[in-house]
Amino acid sequence: MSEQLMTIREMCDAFSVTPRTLRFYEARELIFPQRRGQHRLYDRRDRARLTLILRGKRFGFSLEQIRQLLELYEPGGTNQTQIAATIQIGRERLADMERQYAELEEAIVELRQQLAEAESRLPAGTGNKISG
Amino acid sequence: MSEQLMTIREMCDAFSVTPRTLRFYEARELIFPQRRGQHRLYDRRDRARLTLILRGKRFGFSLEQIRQLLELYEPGGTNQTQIAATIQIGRERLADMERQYAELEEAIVELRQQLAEAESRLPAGTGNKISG
DNA sequence: CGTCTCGCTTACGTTCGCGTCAACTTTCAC
DNA sequence: GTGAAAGTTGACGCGAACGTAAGCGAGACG
Repeated sequence: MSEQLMTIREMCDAFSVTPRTLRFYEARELIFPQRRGQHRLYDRRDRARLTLILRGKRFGFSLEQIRQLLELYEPGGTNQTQIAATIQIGRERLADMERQYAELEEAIVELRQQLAEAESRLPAGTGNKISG
Repeated sequence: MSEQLMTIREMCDAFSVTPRTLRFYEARELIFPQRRGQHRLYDRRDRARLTLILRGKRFGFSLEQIRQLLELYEPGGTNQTQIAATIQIGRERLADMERQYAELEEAIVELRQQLAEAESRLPAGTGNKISG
C-alpha cells in the first residue's frame, strides 16, 4: 500500500482539477503517470509533483518554469553540467520568490492602510464583518 | 510643477511598458490620462495607479481584479453601498495576499532545502556562486 | 446482447494580455 | 511650409492554459 495508485478521476477530485488539465500537464512533461493498458495511474510521486505544480502556478510561474524546477525535486541525471544548470534555475526561481515575498509584505501593509482608511469613511457597523 | 505631466513615451520608459499596454489599460478603465487635443498626458495619480497595476500583476491578479481594487485608492463615490462593496473586495484581495504570503514562505523554505541538497551532490566549487 | 460509464485521443474554440501592422493626424525642428 | 517623429484609432494575431465536443475502445451490469 506504499504506492497507492489513483485513477484520473480520483486525482481530479483530490486536487480540484479537470482530467483535461492532468492530460495537459502530461503532454507538457510535468507529470508521468504509468499506464495500465491505456488508462493512467498516478502514484505518490505524481501527487507530490502535482502539488508543486499547483503551488508554482499560484505564484505566477509558467508551466515551463515549473517543469524546469521540478527537476530539482527529482535527482534525474548524474550529469554534473546538467545538475549545475538545474541548480542555477532553482536559484533564479528562489530569487524571484524572495523578491515577491518582500514586495508582497509591503503591498499587504499598504492595502491594510487603505482598507482602514476606507472603513473610517463608513458609519460604524455598515456591513462590516471583522469578527464573527 | 506639482503635476508633472508625462507623455506616453516617458511613461513607457519610466515603467518599462509599451504604448500598447498603456492604451490597453485605459481601454479596460484602469487609468484615465487627460488629453491635450488627441494626445494622452499622465499625471501623478496615473503613475501611482500604474505602479499598483504592475504590482498587482506580479501577484497574479487579473486586470479586472486590479481595477476593482484601485477604487479603494480613489475615494470615487460617497455612496455607502458602493464603498462597502469596494471594501469587501479589498478584504478578499487582502486575504488572498495573506494566504499567498504564508504559502510563499513555506515554498521558499522547501526550495532552499532542495537547493542545498542538490548542491551537496556537486563537487565543491562547481559553478557555485553563493558569495560573490 | 445492448447500453452505460469511464477513459482515451484528436482537434478546434476560448479568454487574457498584450504584439503587430495599417492608415491617419498632430507636433516639432528646421 | 515640409518632412520626420510621435501619437492616434481600429483590427487582426498570438501564446499560454485550458474548455469542449466528437468519436472510439474496454469493462461492468442487468
